[in-house]
Amino acid sequence: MEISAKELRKKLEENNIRPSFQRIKIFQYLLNNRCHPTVEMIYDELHKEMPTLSKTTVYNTLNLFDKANLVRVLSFDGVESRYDINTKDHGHFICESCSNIYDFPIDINSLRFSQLEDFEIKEKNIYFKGLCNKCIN
Amino acid sequence: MEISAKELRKKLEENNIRPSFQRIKIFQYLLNNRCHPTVEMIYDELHKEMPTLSKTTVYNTLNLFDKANLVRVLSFDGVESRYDINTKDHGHFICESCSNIYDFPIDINSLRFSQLEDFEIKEKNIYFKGLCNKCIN
DNA sequence: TTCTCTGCAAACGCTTTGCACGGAT
DNA sequence: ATCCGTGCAAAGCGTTTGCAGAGAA
Repeated sequence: MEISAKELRKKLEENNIRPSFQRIKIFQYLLNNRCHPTVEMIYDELHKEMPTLSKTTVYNTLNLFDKANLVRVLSFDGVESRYDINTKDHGHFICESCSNIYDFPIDINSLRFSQLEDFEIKEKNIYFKGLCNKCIN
Repeated sequence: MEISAKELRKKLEENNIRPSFQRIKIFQYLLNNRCHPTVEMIYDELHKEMPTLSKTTVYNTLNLFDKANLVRVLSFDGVESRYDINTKDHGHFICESCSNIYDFPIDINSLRFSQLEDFEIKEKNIYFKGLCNKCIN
């Protein structure tokens, strides 16, 4: 399951991103922690093994990954952004109680909409809000 | 088309919101400007006729309306929030070039999804990104 | 050398908070 | 007299920017 540093390096280079030590580590973190982490979470965790790591670098790297479409940025409600490595079509469910974000499969092509005939749609985002099964009681 | 202050007052009271002068004005602005305005836009416009109005009051009022489900808060990408008085189910299209937000009709029940059987879904949000028909050239 | 990356500190922009005044009940 | 709404100023918080030093090409 663990992806080697060599492979990560290759993946980054395929996206025209120079594989620095920090970038590889952040990429690896995202692949191993598919919980839509915040910058804070990434920084806190990686800071333990890389004491000189700065938040600026985390921000820089994530913005770089975003531009290269390696991650998707999730921003709900104006709270801190969360980063999602899974680029396949899926919906997000945000629990209003525990703030967890759950992925769920969607059939994006089943959605019927209109009035966008002359528009170029690049990205379709779907998110639900409510209470997750743990918080529903 | 214009809604009288009397009716606005009534609508607010129905939602357990005391109809102060500022609240009525902001409510009226939202009803007359269905362009998903920002706090800045609301403040700038109303400030002209109410020089003592403060942004704090605009924020306070919009948060109040949000809690009462009179408006929906739209927050994409961490830029400033936008406020939508239209509470019917519809999608939002955000143009990456001109930043305009377009409403479009959706058939929310046509969307197929799974894995949320035990979840309580309170809100379904759909937004697309891309280029609008004016910016596509 | 030259160009890029990193990381500290400061700035930034939107939003919230603290608090005192004034109006309504 | 008490409660609530308003609005100024300040703080808060996530994020970006400026810049200098380190490192890679």
